[in-house]
Amino acid sequence: MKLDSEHLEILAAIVEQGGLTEGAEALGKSQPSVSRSMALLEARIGLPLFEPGRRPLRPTELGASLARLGGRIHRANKEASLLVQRYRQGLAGRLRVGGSPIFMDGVVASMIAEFQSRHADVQIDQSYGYLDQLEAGLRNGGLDVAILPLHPGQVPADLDFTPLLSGNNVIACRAGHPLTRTRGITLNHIAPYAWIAPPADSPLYRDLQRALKSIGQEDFRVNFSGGTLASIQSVLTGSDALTVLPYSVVFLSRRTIPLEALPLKIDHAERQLGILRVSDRQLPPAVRQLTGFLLIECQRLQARMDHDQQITRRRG
Amino acid sequence: MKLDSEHLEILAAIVEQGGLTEGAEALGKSQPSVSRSMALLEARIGLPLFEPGRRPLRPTELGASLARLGGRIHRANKEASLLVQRYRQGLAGRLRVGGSPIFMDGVVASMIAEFQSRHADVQIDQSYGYLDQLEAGLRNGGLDVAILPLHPGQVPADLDFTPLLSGNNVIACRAGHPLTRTRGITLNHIAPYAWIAPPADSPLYRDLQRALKSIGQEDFRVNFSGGTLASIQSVLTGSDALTVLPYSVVFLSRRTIPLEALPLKIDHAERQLGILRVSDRQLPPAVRQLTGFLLIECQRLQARMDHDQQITRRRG
DNA sequence: GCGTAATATCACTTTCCGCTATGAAGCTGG
DNA sequence: CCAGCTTCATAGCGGAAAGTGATATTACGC
Repeated sequence: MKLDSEHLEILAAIVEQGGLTEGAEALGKSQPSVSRSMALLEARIGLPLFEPGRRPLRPTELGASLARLGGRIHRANKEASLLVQRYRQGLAGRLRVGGSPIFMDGVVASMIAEFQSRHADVQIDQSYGYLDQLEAGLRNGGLDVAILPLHPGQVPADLDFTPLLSGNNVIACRAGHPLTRTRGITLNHIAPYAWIAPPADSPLYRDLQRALKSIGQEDFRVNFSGGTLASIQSVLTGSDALTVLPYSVVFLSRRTIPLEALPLKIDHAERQLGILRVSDRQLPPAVRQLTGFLLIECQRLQARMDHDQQITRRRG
Repeated sequence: MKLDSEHLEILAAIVEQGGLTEGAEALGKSQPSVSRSMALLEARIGLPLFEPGRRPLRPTELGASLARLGGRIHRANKEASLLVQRYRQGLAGRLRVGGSPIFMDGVVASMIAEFQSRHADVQIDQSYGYLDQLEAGLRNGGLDVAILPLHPGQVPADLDFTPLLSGNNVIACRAGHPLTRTRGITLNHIAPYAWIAPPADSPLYRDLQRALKSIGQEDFRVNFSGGTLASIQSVLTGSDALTVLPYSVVFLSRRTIPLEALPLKIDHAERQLGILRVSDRQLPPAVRQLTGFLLIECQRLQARMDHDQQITRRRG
């Protein structure tokens, strides 16, 4: 025999409110409705839930016990409603973000931290990877969104790409590096310095090759490679080595780490840093919240960078 | 917004069983039924519960969370069903028994102990009182049943009385009391001994007066009064005092306490020890179980007492 | 691609929930 | 002890939704 959970919830309300009429009011229903519900429940279990012939309706022992269980059901149900509400508003849930390591560490991580401070119940699972892995993750449902630099032509048909920031790379070095005091930097100035290389399978590594080729330096010396952004930053600030990084990463790093970008134009693919997601899948609200948040933050960041570059240009 | 608890339970079953069809089977419903229930639930919360376009139906994060709550609801509901079942069989519940002190302590308590060892989940609230209080308790719902000695003519119209034992009283003394070795006891033999009196408002006290009057002893010396059965037993065994007790109480006490009944016929009201209850109120199953149990136990006790008395008579 | 198994949809009946109106039954104060 | 009030039960009715079998659709494995 299966009891109707709704009936038990109504019973709980009646017992708690101390009367059928009050219970009905608390539930937002009419008195006859709850009366009949209780009659049905009593008929099903075949035992009285209330002492017969008593005006301030008093539950029997069984009625009281069932009311307690009804209360438990009610609380669970209410919690479910709340969960849905919070989930709707993007205040709860789990979301899985994948992205290219440097950009995630250098730009996105701090934004995610800010996002999480406002959405405490959102659990974020972050992972690293490049285009192929991220694409696969998106397709098999392992990822909700991916954040990476991408050329508009590279976007697969079934995926959607929302640009966040221009993806131009710069040659970065420690603040106070001899080259920062050099006017009109050329290949000859750069040649003596060793390079820090991003992971060999990363687009950034290819960018590095490309960039150096574009300024005429075909072969170059790598004295550190394979590290994450944190390692690269450490090596960079502790030596006179150079590396290639997205300008946005250098820009944000400067808040805490003494880095600078060399005013040397390098050729780079017309990529943009942005968010990749499956086109037709509707994203959970928490994910939409995050992407919206990142969009705004990146717009502000872009504005600050543009502003900064104007000043630099004027100065330089 | 209020979610349907039933829907959440269905969701839990589907997630647990790993499929809509299996879930439906586990719930004993048809597949289209649960399919539509889930469609309704999804429509109400406006968010997907399952990853779209996946064959081994996989819940979304929200779906999984709601399924957990659905499981909680299901467990509470199942517990309610079980409670009703046990309650039906008299294996659960609370019952309130009131009774006259001596009889409750001397006869009923041990039977209740036996009953409770078989019905562990039945909570028994015992209280003491005489006819007036017990009647009131029965009428205002504070008591389920009362156990007391009653004359058939005393039974109120709206109450029902089920006899358990003959209520004849005897004069009791310690085993080894001088009078137990006396043949053909008369008033003269008894006269020197002091009496232990039951509480002054108890029927037993009136019985004592009546009994002594019946054997010709109008005035008597009381050297202990007001105690419960346990006290009376202590005083009785530690002195040569006499008292009046129901024979059944003496009979059962003898198992552990050296008491004897004097073979002296005393006049006593034609009362019977029995169970009093409200006629038209249907009793909770646990109460019916207890009364049935007491009935059987008392029949056995009565048989043993009758047997014993025959032997005593033959011997005496 | 095709077959298979799982899920969604359809058409229809039954159950039950919601309401208003109204009747019956306790409790209360004179 | 009766009148009046409050509280609960019942009746009748419309609509939402759950139940069913039959059937279309879709994803997955080969």
